[in-house]
Amino acid sequence: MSVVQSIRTAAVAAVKSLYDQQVTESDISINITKPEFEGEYTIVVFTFTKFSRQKPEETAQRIGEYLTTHNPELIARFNVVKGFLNLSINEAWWLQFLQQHYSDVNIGIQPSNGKKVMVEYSSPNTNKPLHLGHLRNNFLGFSIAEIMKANGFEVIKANLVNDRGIHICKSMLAWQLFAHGDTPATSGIKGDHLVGDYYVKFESVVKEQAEPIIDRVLENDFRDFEEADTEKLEKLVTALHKPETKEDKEKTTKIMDDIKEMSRNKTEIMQQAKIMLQQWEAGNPEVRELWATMNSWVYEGFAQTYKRLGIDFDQMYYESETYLLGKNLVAEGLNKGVLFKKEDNSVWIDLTADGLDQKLLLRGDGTSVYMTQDLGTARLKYEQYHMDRSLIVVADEQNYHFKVLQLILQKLEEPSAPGILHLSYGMVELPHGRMKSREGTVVDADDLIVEMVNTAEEKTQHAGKKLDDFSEFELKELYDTIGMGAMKFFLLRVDPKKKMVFNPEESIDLHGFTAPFIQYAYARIKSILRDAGPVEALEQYKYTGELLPLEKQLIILNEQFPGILAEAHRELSPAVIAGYAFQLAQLFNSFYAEKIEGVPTYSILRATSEEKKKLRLQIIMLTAHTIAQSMKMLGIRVPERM
RNA sequence: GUCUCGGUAGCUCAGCUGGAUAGAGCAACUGCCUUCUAAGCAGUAGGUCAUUGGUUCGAAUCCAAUCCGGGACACCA
Repeated sequence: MSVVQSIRTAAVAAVKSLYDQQVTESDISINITKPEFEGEYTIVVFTFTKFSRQKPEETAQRIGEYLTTHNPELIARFNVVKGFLNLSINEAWWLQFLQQHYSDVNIGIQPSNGKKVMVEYSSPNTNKPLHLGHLRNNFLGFSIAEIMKANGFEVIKANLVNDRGIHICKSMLAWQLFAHGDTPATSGIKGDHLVGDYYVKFESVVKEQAEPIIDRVLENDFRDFEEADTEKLEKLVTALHKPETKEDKEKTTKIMDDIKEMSRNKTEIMQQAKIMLQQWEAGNPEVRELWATMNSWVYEGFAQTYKRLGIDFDQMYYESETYLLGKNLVAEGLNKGVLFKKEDNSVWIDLTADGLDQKLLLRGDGTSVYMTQDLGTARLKYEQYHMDRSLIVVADEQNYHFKVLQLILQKLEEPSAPGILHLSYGMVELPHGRMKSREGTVVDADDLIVEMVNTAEEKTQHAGKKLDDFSEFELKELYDTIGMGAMKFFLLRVDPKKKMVFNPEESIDLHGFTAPFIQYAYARIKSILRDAGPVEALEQYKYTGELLPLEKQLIILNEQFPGILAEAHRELSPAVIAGYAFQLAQLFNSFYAEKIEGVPTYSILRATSEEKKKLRLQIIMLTAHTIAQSMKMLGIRVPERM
């Protein structure tokens, strides 16, 4: 049991005995004691004065006395400052923890809880390569999966690939029209990038073809449109010509966007893409073959990137195989009377009673929409795995979609409904706003990887490290470990719920609150342990003397790790672990470097006694294991040397 | 318009279900390599926690209003 947990239990008993008051453990407010006071943990007793009918100081005093009397093995001393009861934990308790865990390479890992959870993440489209936004998604998903595993869950990592739809046809069509049979093999371009290039090509052709249409619209010439659109366009154009105030500027932009969008839809190439989509749905062999070929190029590209990222999956889903599945649920929903049909045969659900809108689930022509396929996929996943929880890692711009999804599943009484959880994360933005593919500001994942690893190499060489005996392979691996680590850490150290800013002008830092900082602390420890060689009788060794401040603090911080893992799971936040790992590395570095009058305080191999040497070896071994475990939770490797 | 998320140091971010004098990193400035790895350590400087009210022993944290910013509200995915 953790120290904090033990204090809670003891405090509940104290309150019960002293004041005949039943409080729960969560009513006990425990903080880490501020460094200026003596003690490690502090109970805040203000809330107890309600029933103690004493001043906070007296209340704290009495509880303190009770705890030292009844739990001397846990609490050695206490002091009271106002309503704060500062507790000094018995050193024997810390030493006990150290001896039990210093060699535990699986520190913090919980035994199986018998529960199964699916984590769906990544979810790429097959019309363009992965970008920075995907990276946050991938790292988050992978890390959450690791954290869930460590907390006793059986985890299935799933990837739902968006491999069909109009956007896929766009790149296919552009390739057909402009590529002259180019392939990754003939062009030497990575498959996902090649396909992405033709997607971009498509968009530029649309833009080109839309220009004359837009010009005509602005001249009140609507020949490109049907009767139905004409009226709307007339209104838009009229609104555009109105004398505008400054506040109207935004509106003007929006009107222009509407006009552009309508015009884009009327371009020849867009019409062709729509036809291609229909052909795809109808199973046209030629279109299907082109589709299969181009997707296979993309998958090869993705596979490389995933491998580089250290990301993997247990279960792949493809929308081309799942997009029709929701139709059964819709049919059942109609029978149950949960859904209703409009005159045009389209199927809807009415969520107005829940404060939401009506939502379309099936088009009038019987084809399915995004929501329909997600309903179907939810059922498919559940039928395959019967998991207790199903996490879906998707950016927070889709919060509404997932809220509705879960609500609909509930109303359909799907057994999967209660377990579904949208792990919503904030988008990665650039200093001037979000990335926009049309403005070419998208940060490509493969580019960033190369850049990070190169930066790691440069900085390593520049730092003048002694790496002469590293082989070519070992060097490459080291740069990879550092560069990828820095990148992952950068994206994981921020609370997932919050949006974050990435500045492409400045390369990701390798100093301070970063992975290399933590990796460096680890490498330093490993270096000492190599120099130490085998140490006799460390296994049974239990130190009995006094602990110096940083020795004690390191043990205390290590002891918090299982609690941190639990918190990371509760909050679904790798950032909790990132912050903790940094704090631990920082503390170790202080421990490592502290000198008094030029003499190292905590010298390990040259400690003043054999006892201190063994104690400190145990402490740094414990620290190394905790750091390695923390970084593993983030999908980051730690080097033996750097 | 409705819903939703956010606003903490020059920049990027922590501050858990209210607790002690609001913390890190980067950038800036001082020191520290005859010492187990200086990708490090020690220190200085930098804040009206968007604003205004409220709740109470106590508010960056909870509530309300306002201001500013992001996102969502498609027969797109």
